[in-house]
Amino acid sequence: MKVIVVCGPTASGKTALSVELATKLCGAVVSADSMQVYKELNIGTAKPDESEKRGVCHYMLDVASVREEYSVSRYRQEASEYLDMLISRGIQPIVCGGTGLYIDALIRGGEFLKRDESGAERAALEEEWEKEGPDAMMERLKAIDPQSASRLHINDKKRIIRALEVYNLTGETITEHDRKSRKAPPRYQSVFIGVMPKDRQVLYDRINKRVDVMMERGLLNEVRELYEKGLLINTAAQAIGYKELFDYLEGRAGLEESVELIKRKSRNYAKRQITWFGRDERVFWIKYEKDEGLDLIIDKATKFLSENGVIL
RNA sequence: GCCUCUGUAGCUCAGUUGGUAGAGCAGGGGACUGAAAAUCCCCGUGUCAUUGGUUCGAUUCCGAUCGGAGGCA
Repeated sequence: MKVIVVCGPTASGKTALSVELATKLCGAVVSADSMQVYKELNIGTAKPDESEKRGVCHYMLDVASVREEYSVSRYRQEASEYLDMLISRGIQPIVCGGTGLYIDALIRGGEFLKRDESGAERAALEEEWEKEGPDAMMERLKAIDPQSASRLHINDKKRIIRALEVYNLTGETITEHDRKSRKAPPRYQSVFIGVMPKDRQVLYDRINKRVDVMMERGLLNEVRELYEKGLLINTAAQAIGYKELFDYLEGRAGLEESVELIKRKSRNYAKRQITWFGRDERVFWIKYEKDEGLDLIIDKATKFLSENGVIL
């Protein structure tokens, strides 16, 4: 059974399309969203509510607390289990989400490296980075893995540290690991459908409008509650719509200003998603007109699916 | 009505002791393999408000006009 993947930038209509397809195919949705995994994050992540789900089973929503560290590795582990379960029962899985890295981790092959659960190695490297500076760290990387050293920019602290971390932990360079990983066959047979408006401005208008709707639905209260409990830490603290309103709650920014910032950050994010999915040759794109209805989009999607071995 | 300040990239503003200009943000493009809604890289020609004058040469100096802000009556 082929897994259907619905991807695209934020606010492009992925949720509506995946629910519609799930209904048609008697399937279930597996979310691939790095922020909707947190049960305390709802309005700001545009997590589908019961009415939007329309009775379709959704997995990988609300699987973690904002208090926890969550990351790709856990996602891959947990989402795989649901995917396997659905496939074994003959239920059509529809992976739906905008986090490209999570989708790739789930679908693409290759072994994941053993995790340094303590995070001690990374912490040590970060400390060394502070003490010795970027150039020294880059020199070290050059000595063990010249390829990734030349590939990475001197300011790309995260990836330089990650490359050193992988080598220190496993004795294998990240270049070597990636090379092997890329050769591995995919873990699931899949078809990719990307959705987004043809006109960039239409997408941006949708994003802006959606942020206004989030505010009307009480995003500020949701954020205030988390703020008062002092909960937003770790990965969840990076969520757009939350960190900006923290600035407002702490008096560093006006409300209107913060809302505008949420819109801007969301637009920037959408553009990065377009770049990510845009280079993915697996994606069949449905780029719709401003006034194009969901019906037409679904028609295009089902036509593509029937032509590509997904039984309808 | 008078006085002062101000008008430069979509926005906020630098700057040119007179030789036609540059940052941040926006915007565009790209990267991304266990932090990813994160992180990182690349991309800046615009009647320097309009119009006269001085000058070899004005966005820069002077005048007028038209916007904008503040002050005095």
